[in-house]
Amino acid sequence: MKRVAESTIRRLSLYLTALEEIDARGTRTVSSEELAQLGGTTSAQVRKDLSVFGSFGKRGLGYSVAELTARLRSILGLGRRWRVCIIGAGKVGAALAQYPGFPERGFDIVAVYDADAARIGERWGDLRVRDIATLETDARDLACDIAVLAVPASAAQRMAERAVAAGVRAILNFVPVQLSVPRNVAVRNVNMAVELEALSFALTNRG
Amino acid sequence: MKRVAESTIRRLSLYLTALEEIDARGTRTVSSEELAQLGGTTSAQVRKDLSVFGSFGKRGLGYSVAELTARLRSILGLGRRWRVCIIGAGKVGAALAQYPGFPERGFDIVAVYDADAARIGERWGDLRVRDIATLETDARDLACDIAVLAVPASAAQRMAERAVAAGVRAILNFVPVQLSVPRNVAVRNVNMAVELEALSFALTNRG
DNA sequence: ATAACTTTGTGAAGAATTTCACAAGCGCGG
DNA sequence: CCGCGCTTGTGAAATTCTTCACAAAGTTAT
Repeated sequence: MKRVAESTIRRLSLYLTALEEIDARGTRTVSSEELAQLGGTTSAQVRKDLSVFGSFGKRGLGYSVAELTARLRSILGLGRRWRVCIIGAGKVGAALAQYPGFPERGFDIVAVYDADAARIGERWGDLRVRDIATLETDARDLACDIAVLAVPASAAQRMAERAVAAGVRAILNFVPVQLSVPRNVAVRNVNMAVELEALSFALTNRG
Repeated sequence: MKRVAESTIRRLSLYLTALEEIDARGTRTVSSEELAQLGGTTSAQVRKDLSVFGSFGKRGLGYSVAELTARLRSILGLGRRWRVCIIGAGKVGAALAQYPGFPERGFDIVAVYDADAARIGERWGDLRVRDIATLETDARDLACDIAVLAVPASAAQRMAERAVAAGVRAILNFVPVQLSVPRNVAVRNVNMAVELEALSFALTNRG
């Protein structure tokens, strides 16, 4: 399959959320135009995005909500549950560990790690904060697919490397540091400073 | 000034973070190549991004760390502090309210609102959770520039409209809903589902 | 002062993404 | 079964974004 643009994937995810919303109101069928409205884009863009993966609609009618939902879930790899570990049990790690959005969307948090002796052993719901020293040892049992990185900037690169060594193949990075990882490891950065500063720019140069 | 690409702004923010790092190690001068490495891009991209706003470097030498920092801060509108209110005092709102990254980067949280009587009045550090009913009344005194939206999906559009009515000109939206706001209001979406699903896609189609 | 290096700033080329626009397909009413 | 209205799927055009490549300008060593 030809390379799929990052932006296309992000939009597919938005369409999926929109479809759940549409399904909840009992609608059975949806047009690219409606999907575009809910996803914040244009109908041509919706059709183009979907066309990368095949042709799922009926001309004159639109898309079957149930079928398109199933197709998108399959494309995005959501037909299974993913195993996630959180590295860093500070404020951000704690908020993420409790966030119901993870399990709701198929991402199960199976472990939380920290280096701080004061935090190791703490009970978080049905999780217990583990010693980061056991990361590699645990790896076989836990088989984490994804690591969420929420540690101090100075430790980020080192922890990313250890996570990769422990078998993780994707990293959701909350630390404002550019990680360097093998090409077969996927990284997504969530950087609050970037978002805030983009708003600051917008306010300064328009508002 | 000609329209500046969103992606350029996001990179400028990354360069700024990189510059702070460089400054902390006592380096006085930096080349586009070094900045590119720390920002996860190429030297040509760095130079192109900066050239949109002028020419700040010295050929043969690079950029003065101090001067480029000052220029970027000025471009991004960080020469002042911004007033932020959080709408929605749930888990996400709570985590954001405590996040030291906000004040560190010039964004002061001046109010937190909720609709739930059980939460109204709670003390959060030196903040008190306010009744959302007072949002518009408070507006004059508080003069919030930015609203952080962290409410249930069903309330998001309504709360965004009320925030705008209360004078907010930018919204950082954590709710997975496409907000519809006047064109002069800036919106940035942070959507965890999109990030997770992008990783899921990457794991499914490469890994 | 000159030569050898280094690094910027920027047009131009190239690549990627989005938008346009319309033929083709499908359902419905008569 | 025919015609009308609606909506998809998709080449082609337009636009936007990134990379290339190099002249110009500054630094350093001698």
